[in-house]
Amino acid sequence: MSEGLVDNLGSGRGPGEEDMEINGEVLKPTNDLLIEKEERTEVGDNGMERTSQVLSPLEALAPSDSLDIQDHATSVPVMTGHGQTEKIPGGVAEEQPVDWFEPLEDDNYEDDTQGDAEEESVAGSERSGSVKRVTVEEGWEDWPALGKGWKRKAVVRRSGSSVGQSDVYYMSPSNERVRSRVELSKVLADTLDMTMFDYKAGVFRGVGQPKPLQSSLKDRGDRADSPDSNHRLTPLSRSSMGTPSKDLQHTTPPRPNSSLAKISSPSVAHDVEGMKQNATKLPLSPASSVSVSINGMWIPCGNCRACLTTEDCGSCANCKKTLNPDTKKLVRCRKRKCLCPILKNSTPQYSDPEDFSVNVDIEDDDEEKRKRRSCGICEACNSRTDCGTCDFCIDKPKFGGSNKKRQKCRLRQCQRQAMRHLLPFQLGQTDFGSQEGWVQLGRPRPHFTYSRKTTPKKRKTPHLEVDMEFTDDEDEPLQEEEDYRYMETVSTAMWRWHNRERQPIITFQFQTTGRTSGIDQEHELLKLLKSLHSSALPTLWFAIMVEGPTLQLLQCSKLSHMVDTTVQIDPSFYYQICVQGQPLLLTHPLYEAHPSCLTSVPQVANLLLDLEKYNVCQGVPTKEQPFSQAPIIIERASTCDFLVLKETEHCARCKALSCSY
DNA sequence: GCCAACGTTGGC
DNA sequence: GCCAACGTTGGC
Repeated sequence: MSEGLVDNLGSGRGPGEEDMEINGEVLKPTNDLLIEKEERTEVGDNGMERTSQVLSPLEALAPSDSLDIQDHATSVPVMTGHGQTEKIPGGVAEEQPVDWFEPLEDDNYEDDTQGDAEEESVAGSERSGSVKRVTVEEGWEDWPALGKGWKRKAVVRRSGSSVGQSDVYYMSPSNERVRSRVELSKVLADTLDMTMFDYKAGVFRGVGQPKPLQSSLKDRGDRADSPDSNHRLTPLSRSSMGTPSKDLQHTTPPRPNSSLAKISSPSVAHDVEGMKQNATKLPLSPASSVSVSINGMWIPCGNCRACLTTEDCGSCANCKKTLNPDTKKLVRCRKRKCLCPILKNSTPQYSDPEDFSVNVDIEDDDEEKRKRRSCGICEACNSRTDCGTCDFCIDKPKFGGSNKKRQKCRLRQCQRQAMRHLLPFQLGQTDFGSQEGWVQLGRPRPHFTYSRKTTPKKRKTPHLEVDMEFTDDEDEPLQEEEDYRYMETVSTAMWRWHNRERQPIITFQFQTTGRTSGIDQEHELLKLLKSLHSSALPTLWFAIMVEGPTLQLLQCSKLSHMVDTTVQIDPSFYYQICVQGQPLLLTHPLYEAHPSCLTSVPQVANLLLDLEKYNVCQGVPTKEQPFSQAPIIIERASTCDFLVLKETEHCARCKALSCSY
């Protein structure tokens, strides 16, 4: 704070003080001209201690759309309309006229801590000069600066390493959420020139329009926030205000009763960080607890018996939870949980309303958290390239998506740690094949999957399925769950295979459950693989070794009808034909026409040649409802042959099913 | 129980 | 400042 200003503070503008005239412009004593600022505590003439806020010159230039007084503390403008400081009487609050304190009508002044506790939502804690109209829900404010129907919300991060940081979101009239300037520019590209738009403050940095003082003052503040703000300050104003400080650069306009404004201040941000760091030093003192009172949180009152208890009981569930090394989350002893906590405007999304202790999740080991998400070892974790084709990629803005799913590319989901429904369909899509010739069982599957009517239980035993349906809808998770289960099995087998020196016995679990094979069988299987590689197989059929171990034959040509068909030979040389991931029924003529074991290249080649004579049964569409917009559902008979000779489209069973419609 | 939606936070 | 994406929530 400049010396000059400090000097000015003493002069004290008293009640009824005349309007200021600065460079011919009259400053009305309205809160529009007031700027929340540094707090001061002084002893008044009556001996009463009073808290006030004074404005620093630099801060007067700080971006502020509101330029409102905070609480009922007093602030005074000190800038002239041309950036010059002025000796201003009345720098200290002292029973100002009511019109200086317009917001006092809904006076919620308390001490600083209590004030925080009852402040309005952080969301929407900034505003333009227009009348604020906070929507009832979710803290969205109407934001006419962007046009009719636009809304804006500012949210302060409640936890994590970036606690206290604020994020600003906008919502278009069509409820399209915008998270960044880039997104906003895209949305408004055709309607507004966003080059001068201050995203964070939500205002256009317009120039050249004649404005009343308070507008020009406001604009000066706005400009101070812009990247080139410094050179816009007149030398006089800069010299009279001292060296520009970071205050000049803060991007969040203060506003009345704004916890955001408080959190944005270095001291309070420090408090928030300190709270996180010191959370283990429970109990929080009343002062410390309120210093981090962020909107929408349960906070301890600081005064009740529980709050005043300083030692953990050591025996309650929470104490035990804290002691449990597997439970990293720090929670307060139940006997020290506030008996009368203060609920702020809204409950934070992730807070536990039962847990008044900290309200900021304390993961004392972020590394642990990361490990839960990714092993960091698998190919998927180390992949940096999005496939651009999976549903999660397609959702991404960079691929033209609407950013609704916001998930990592499926091929980059950790093989071990990711949530099941996020896992890639198959191991091989993560390029496991690049290592030691290993690839996945099967191949990337077509997009249609089984409908919800097919329960996981049924799918476990596909041969026994009844009423199995086949659709082209997007029901991936069920299929993925099956894939996951299967993957767990093959992953284990794969590990054993890689460690076969120590784990000579491999149990192969698949359709031929129960059969075991020793190292000799595996060796024989590898010999067959080598033979197949050195032989001419039917066009574009290729043999690979996959987890199990299993020798898998697949058709590499997408033009072939057998593109979704594989032959899997286990170490005992029994084989299984799979179509789109589903095992062919053992009653299929193909099995009858070939030996039960494929032990030689000719046997394999013959089977593949035979396979090329087949098509995949197309299934039958369910009966369409007239004028229905619903997608057409393709069904298959429960005993569908899957593979039908090329001259036919449907197997007999599916054809019979179609006749029933 | 599943999953779309999205609030939120980490990282660059 | 912006994007990526984790993990919760609420609708179904």
